[in-house]
Amino acid sequence: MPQTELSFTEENYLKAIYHLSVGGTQAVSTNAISDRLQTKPASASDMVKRLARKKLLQYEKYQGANISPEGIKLALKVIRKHRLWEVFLVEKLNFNWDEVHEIAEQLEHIRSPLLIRRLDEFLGFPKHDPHGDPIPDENGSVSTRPRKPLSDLHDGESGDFLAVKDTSSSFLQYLDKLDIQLGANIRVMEKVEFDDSMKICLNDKKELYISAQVASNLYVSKN
Amino acid sequence: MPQTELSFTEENYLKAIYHLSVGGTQAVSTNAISDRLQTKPASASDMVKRLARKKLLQYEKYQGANISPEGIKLALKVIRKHRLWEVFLVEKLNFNWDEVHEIAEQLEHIRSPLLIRRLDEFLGFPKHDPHGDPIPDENGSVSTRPRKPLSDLHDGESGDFLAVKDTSSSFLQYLDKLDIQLGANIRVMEKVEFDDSMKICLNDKKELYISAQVASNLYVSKN
DNA sequence: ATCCTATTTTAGATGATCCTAAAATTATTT
DNA sequence: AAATAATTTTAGGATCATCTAAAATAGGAT
Ligand SMILES: [Mn+2]
Ligand SMILES: [Mn+2]
Ligand SMILES: [Mn+2]
Ligand SMILES: [Mn+2]
Repeated sequence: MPQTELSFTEENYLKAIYHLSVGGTQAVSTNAISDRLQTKPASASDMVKRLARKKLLQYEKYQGANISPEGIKLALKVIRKHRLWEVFLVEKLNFNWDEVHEIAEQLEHIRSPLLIRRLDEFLGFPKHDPHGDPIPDENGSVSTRPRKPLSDLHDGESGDFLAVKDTSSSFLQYLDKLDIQLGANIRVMEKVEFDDSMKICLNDKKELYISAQVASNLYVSKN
Repeated sequence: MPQTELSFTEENYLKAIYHLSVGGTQAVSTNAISDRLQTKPASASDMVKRLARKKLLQYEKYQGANISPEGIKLALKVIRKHRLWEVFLVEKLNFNWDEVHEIAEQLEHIRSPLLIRRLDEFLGFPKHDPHGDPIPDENGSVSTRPRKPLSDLHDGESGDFLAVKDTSSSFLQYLDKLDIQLGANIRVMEKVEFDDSMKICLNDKKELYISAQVASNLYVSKN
């Protein structure tokens, strides 16, 4: 029996815990959770207990939380909705990629399986959101494209710009200013030993310099 | 200074009170409110006090609530969103008119003025929702089309079907079955004295019988 | 092994929203 | 006008989500 529906807050915590889990191998600390959600550790502690009671994660005092398969399933449902709505906002309502996150944070909690199916169809079953992140399918499968930070490339190597790591408005707007768009081919012309900044070439046309920090926040395809 | 944003619950109460206000001349009772929202009178009593504190309505103990101009403005904002989303669901996502209300009840609370402006534009600035109800503009003006219940028409008179009064799924589905669609021209062929049922003609083509109850829930234009 | 510090949990409070049961008020009938 | 019925409010309590401050624990440094 699936328990009663999660509240918006529970969904937000679960999603945060999911995001903190992927990649990392150890349990997620309550501090990390409260940090991410802009709440206090005490609140995260309470919530983790609640989610554990609902079997969405394992939790032992002082040992952090481990999201369960059931928890992952629910988190991916919310993430699927978030990303589909982001596509809608950009593709259909002409929002810029730096404007959609806040609104999607709200829309991701709308409950209607049929709505999401129809939205998916309306959008042409997109595989990635405006930031290049994969959209989980109805069953919670996430397609992973092999990728690595641009900063890992060496002189002469190139890759396609697949996704951003940092999705902050300021970073996305800076990329706009530099005319660096998702899908562009990026070739490393020169990597500066001293500070890891690089000269890159976009689509074999436009050359520009970017800092190591920028480079580390751009994911490119592994060719 | 506009006070801090309303909660979903406050918005729902305010909208209910607005709907109960229009047409009626006297104050809205807490019983009527709790009835409409499927809560208890005690809860409505609490909420009415809260909304009065926020100047969204006048309220005197035992005397019911009167929504204020400020309250009306906020209620209409929510109603505008509700109806725009209903249009979106029907026009873009191919929902039937009987399926959209529940989902719009959720979507109406999404906060983003820009989103609503863009949605309005995307939909081509619709003037009415799928049930024929007018969509308030950004300033809260509601265009009213002169209309009356079909049951008020006499033999030989006709009008265009502008809106439904009852928006329940069962009524809307029944109209679908009878092939009675918004915009259709309806002519009264014969009104039965005995039970006020009538024989009508749709678009000068199809004749059928409808009960007085059905007729009283169809609004037609006053020619 | 002990101490110190950083992390984490608990205790206790608050506000929002809801409820049930009892009290107060208003409306209707005799 | 008094009695009765219906409506409405209050009292008191539950749950959720949050906080602050204090207590407990863990992990690293001496
Ligand atoms: Mn986002
Ligand atoms: Mn995204
Ligand atoms: Mn509706
Ligand atoms: Mn409607």
